[in-house]
Amino acid sequence: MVVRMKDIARDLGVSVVTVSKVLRNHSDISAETRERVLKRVKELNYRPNLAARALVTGRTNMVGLVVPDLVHPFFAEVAKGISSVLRKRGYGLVISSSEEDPELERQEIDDLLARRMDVLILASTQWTVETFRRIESLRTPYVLIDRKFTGLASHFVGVDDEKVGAIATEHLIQQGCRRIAHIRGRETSPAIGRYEGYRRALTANGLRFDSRYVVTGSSADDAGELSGYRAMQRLLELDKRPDAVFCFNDSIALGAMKAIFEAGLNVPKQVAIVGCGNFSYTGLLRVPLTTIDQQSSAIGIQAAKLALRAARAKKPIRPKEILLEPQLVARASSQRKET
Amino acid sequence: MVVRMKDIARDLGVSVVTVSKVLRNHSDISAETRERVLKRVKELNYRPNLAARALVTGRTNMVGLVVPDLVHPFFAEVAKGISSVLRKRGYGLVISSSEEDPELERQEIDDLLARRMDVLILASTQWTVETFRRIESLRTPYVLIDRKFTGLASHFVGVDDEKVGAIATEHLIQQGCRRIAHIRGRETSPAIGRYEGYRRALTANGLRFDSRYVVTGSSADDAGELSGYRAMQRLLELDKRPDAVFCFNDSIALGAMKAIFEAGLNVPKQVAIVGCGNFSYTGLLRVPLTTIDQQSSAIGIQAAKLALRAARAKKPIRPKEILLEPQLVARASSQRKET
DNA sequence: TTGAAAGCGGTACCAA
DNA sequence: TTGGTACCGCTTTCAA
Repeated sequence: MVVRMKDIARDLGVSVVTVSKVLRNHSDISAETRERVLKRVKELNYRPNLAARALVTGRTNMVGLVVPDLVHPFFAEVAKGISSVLRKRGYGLVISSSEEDPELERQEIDDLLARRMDVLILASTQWTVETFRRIESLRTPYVLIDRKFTGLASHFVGVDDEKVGAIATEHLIQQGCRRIAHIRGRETSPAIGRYEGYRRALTANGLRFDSRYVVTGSSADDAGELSGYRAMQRLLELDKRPDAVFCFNDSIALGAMKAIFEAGLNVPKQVAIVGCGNFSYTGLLRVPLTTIDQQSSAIGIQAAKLALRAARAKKPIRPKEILLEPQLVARASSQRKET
Repeated sequence: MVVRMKDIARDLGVSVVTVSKVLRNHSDISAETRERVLKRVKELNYRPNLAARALVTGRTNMVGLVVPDLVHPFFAEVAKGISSVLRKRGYGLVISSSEEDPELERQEIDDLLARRMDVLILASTQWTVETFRRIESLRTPYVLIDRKFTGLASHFVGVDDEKVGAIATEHLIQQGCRRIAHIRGRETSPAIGRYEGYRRALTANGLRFDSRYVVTGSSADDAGELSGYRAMQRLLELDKRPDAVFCFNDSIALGAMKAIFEAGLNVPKQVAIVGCGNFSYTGLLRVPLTTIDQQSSAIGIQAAKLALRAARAKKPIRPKEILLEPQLVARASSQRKET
């Protein structure tokens, strides 16, 4: 059956306190006693019941993660990054998926709080900050990733979205494109940031911003391809058809590319495309997709480190914002000049 | 601060036992008392401490999942399927990734056992059954997915791999292919099963099995593409070059396709390809990939249901094996006949 | 250096 | 219908 501390204590004729101290490397134990205890622990393959420990220490050594979609490559990579850090530090990871549903997300967060996670990492789909206030009132630290909220002083780890937009757009300008369209995402911070970066880059390079060249797609992954397809169709109907398009993410870019092919146009000669996310398959397409790498794995790693710092601190630590540098991954879909 | 049962009991002048009973829907509580308790619970937004409950009941209401790679679309979808079932039944999901490393996997399993998961779901990379014996000795039920082990009477949920191989091969035969090669995976049960199915289909259709047409690739995802590429190069060098290839998974198929293109050959006219996994992007390739859908989501759902049954049973339930039916997803990479 | 006692926040059992 | 008491397996405190 399951071995408990008291079994070891009884076997050795010492108290449970002694065993407990040995297991946590307390100094006030004689070398000899320590030896004996460790030997027996190994023999019986004893592992302390972490649920019991959690109850008395008030710390579960578990981190809760909520993402909108586990299958989305971005969140999957973030989760993997988090997992790699937690493993090394002896923390467990409880994952739940909100399916992009704010109400479901609230329930998941409630559940994680009831399970007394030491800290939460959230890629949130909330519209308001109410839920975060709830978390704060329970004194549970949390780290937001990917999407941030104005007016909320919280930890945040993400890519610098304005730079994402700027890099993508400037790259297209350098390739000689002049009528650059943008298929943006809905009102989340990444969508807004990338859009701002796009505008900034246009004006900084003496190009006119034209709102007809901006269409809103869906940022959800499955829907992304279809909405990118439709959005691109609309853009291609314009009087002066765009000669390039920067898409909010790679899924949208795939749909857009499909629409361009169907219109009988060439990528990149007639329409150049840049996506965002650097999903693993984007290099294998009919025309490999130029994209902006958003450092998914690094986001996970940084978020996990920050989360553990917050979890271990006696007092709440000052909100920290970590912005990672996006990276251009130039492929065929935007290469108009021989290099 | 955090609300406890005793706070509610004090406020209402009842005992904690009464509160506890109300929360678990015990029948022996007057309607009036129940009302009062529930009202206060709602007011204070009380949620029971599940760590404490776990300690006394011996059940954590958590399921542990170990997969080789979270980013792999197959395992991501399995995880999502599991998650959807657990959420409905009030269970939490602790996920860890073994990175295809058997030793790391053992540690992760140990950790999950120390955290007293009610049941484990494992896509295991172990070579021996030793670890499973350990789990059994602790009386923790577990469900294997994807990879099974001979000589181990355990629960298992996966696709019927022999059928996978047979369906893929028969499809190629129907398309008129006669020299069908196979890039197989390493010695895991899915690799062996698909290989057996491939052989069976060949002989059942009067085709000769030729071991020169079988090459072993790596089943790991990242490595998959490269190893598929190399394996295909070798196959193309054969005297009588194959006119079709069935690949262990879609990653390998991508690499193989690349090698075929580089050799200046046409897919599917000169070499037809079938993969396995139906990864989300396989329909978007230069030549959309025919593949065998291995029911990832259904595997997760079935595994979760079985796991919960096992977790709730008083006594170990008899090992159950659930084999799901693979499905052919025919796309351009194998279409040689007009239909 | 060691251990007795108290208690973490709940649940089970049984008596009132 | 209600609640006192013991206890789940561990840690903390403090006295020996």
